[in-house]
Amino acid sequence: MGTVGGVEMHENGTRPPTLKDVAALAGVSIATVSKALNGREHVRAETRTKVQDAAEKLNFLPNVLAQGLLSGRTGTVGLLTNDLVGRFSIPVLMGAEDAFGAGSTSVFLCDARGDAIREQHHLRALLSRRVDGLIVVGDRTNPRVSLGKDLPVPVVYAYAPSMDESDTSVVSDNVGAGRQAIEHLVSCGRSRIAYISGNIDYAAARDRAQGALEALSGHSLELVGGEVYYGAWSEAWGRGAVRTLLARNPEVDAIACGSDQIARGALDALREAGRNVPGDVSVIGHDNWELIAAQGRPPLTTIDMNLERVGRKAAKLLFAAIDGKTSPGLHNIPTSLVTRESTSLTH
Amino acid sequence: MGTVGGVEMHENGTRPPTLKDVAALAGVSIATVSKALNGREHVRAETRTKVQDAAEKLNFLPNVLAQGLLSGRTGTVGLLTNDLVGRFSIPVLMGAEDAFGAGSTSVFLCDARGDAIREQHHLRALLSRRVDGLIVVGDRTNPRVSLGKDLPVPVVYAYAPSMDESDTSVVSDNVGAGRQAIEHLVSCGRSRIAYISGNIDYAAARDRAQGALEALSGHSLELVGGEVYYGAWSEAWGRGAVRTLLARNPEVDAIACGSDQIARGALDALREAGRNVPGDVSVIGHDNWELIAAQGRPPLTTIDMNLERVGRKAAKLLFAAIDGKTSPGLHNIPTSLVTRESTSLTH
DNA sequence: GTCAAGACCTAAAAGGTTTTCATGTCGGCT
DNA sequence: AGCCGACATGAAAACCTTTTAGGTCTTGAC
Repeated sequence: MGTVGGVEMHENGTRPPTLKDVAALAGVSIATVSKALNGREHVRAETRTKVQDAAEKLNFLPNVLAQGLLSGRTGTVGLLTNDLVGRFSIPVLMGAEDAFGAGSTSVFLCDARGDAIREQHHLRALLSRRVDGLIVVGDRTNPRVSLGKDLPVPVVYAYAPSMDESDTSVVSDNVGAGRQAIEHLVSCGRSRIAYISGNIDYAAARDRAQGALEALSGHSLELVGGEVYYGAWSEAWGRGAVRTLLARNPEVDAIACGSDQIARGALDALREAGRNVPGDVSVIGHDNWELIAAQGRPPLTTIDMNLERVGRKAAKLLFAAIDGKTSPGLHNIPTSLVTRESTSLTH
Repeated sequence: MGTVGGVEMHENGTRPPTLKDVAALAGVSIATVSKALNGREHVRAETRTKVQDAAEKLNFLPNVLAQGLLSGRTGTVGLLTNDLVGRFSIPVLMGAEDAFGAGSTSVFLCDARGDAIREQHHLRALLSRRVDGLIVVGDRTNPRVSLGKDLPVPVVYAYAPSMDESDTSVVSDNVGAGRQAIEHLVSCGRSRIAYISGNIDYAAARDRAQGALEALSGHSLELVGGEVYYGAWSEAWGRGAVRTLLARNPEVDAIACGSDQIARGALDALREAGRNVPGDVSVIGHDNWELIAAQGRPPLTTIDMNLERVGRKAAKLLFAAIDGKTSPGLHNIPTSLVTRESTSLTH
């Protein structure tokens, strides 16, 4: 480190050590170093030790680029997301990183921000870097347009499935989640159940509601209010919808909500209307957004989408595909009930 | 794609096209193809077109690994985070991706999850991949242990500064943020101001409180309640603290909170105590956590930490360092006031 | 018809690693 | 003593791109 005009220079002359440097220090050939460090046979134990010492002293790390050039595998995967700030792509990303992290795969992260042009740009960059495969994470559960069939590497779609059913997609089972919510409310002894959901443009809203309706009819029950209340993914909508609901259908004894945020609003409106939760009314949400659900008054029972599992599954499927074994189609990850105080067994 | 036992095989025999393939198709030498595609001179226009057509037809993309092997630059940067699910590393990461995205740099994402072993593991992996530089993102603003001086590439610490002051760090100006909050409350005509913060183990809590105290003494004011109320980063703590505060110091006319979550709890407790916000009491938070702040009742005035700017700045500093110009020390990013309804000019 | 000067193109080397094959050494056996 | 085989080591090719130096061909002028 030299200092130039108050600005420190980063040492640039020093290139990282190579096999050649290690070979020179150990007094053997390059080939021997390679074999010694990679645990190959036909190296005398004494020589191996000598080489390892030299490598250690030089802080040698093999150049994975050169390895990849030779082997055709880079040990690298592209993660193309569309909503990095969003709540949903992050856990998927975590799960994927998790599954890869164990091995020797590194992840390139790219955020297209919903812009098709940017997505193409990133796609080209990733292919130039010779990634072994791609995971595409959507920002909604709505099916998204496929990247196409003519890519030189396998692709797995996570959270948002591909519209092309012959692609490999991994998603949370939203229909099952809706069923699960209703089953839980019923098992708590509730029968006069209303459903408040979010923006109807979201497949997640429709799928969850569909599952709920299936479960209700399985118990020969009908929805209080006659239909699903679609609105927005906000607390304000949850509060407003509950006020309307209480005015029209005061007999309601349970409310299933399309998201934890909506449920949170519902909890507030119920409390302010003098209804006790879970005594008078049970409330259940969706997503298990820890921060919303756990801070509710009372804490909110909800359905966890197991997004990290989605990510892990996507990573595993991608690995398999890289090894030549693809499993096209839609892979559903089951959801989990997380019980907190907003529902309780009243039997 | 062939089908084997119900499992589709990914075409593996096909290696991506190389310069050689393009050269063969265009009927020229490899060198000519390289020059033609890279806009170098000494290529006839006609030849260039011929080559470009061939490259297009083969879907040729240059192998960046081979380029990097030659140039010593990989156009690759490592992003080592410690809290992927956390609220704070993501915007930093976004800003960095933003700054890089324009150029031709790709980002390797690694999450160490606060585990030093895992961090070392990822560090080795990144260095093996010959990244040109590293950004280290913390999960708290508390200073973190340095990666050390003997790395072959420059490092920039973001959000959490390095303990070693000769490292390059970029952080939000938390002290300034605390000042800014108080200045705003004062400019709203408030003078009986209380401060409720989070866990005192967090540097962010202490720094913000310090700034607040500085600003107060600048106006010859004292804190209502006599001291900063430290507690937890939760709504519940915000509610509890406000109840205590109202009991002991009913004259309070403004509450500054260490986070939006605490402020959210404060809002609820104030409303339930019959105090009007912002009529009787002004409330201000920290972080501009959109989802908490905007959904407050009323929506919450808060201080934005400009984390994306932190990320962008970190990326720019890293670029400069890669080019040999490092700027050691702590770089403070100013924060921004975001006014919503929970404070209002009462003059 | 010859020569010089350009213009265009190609051969070859470099970058770091792995792998194959050839070379070299040594002990043991006949 | 002479040979064989086992074993350790080294030289070189391959992966893909860029760059340098040199080679070929055209063109215009004499």
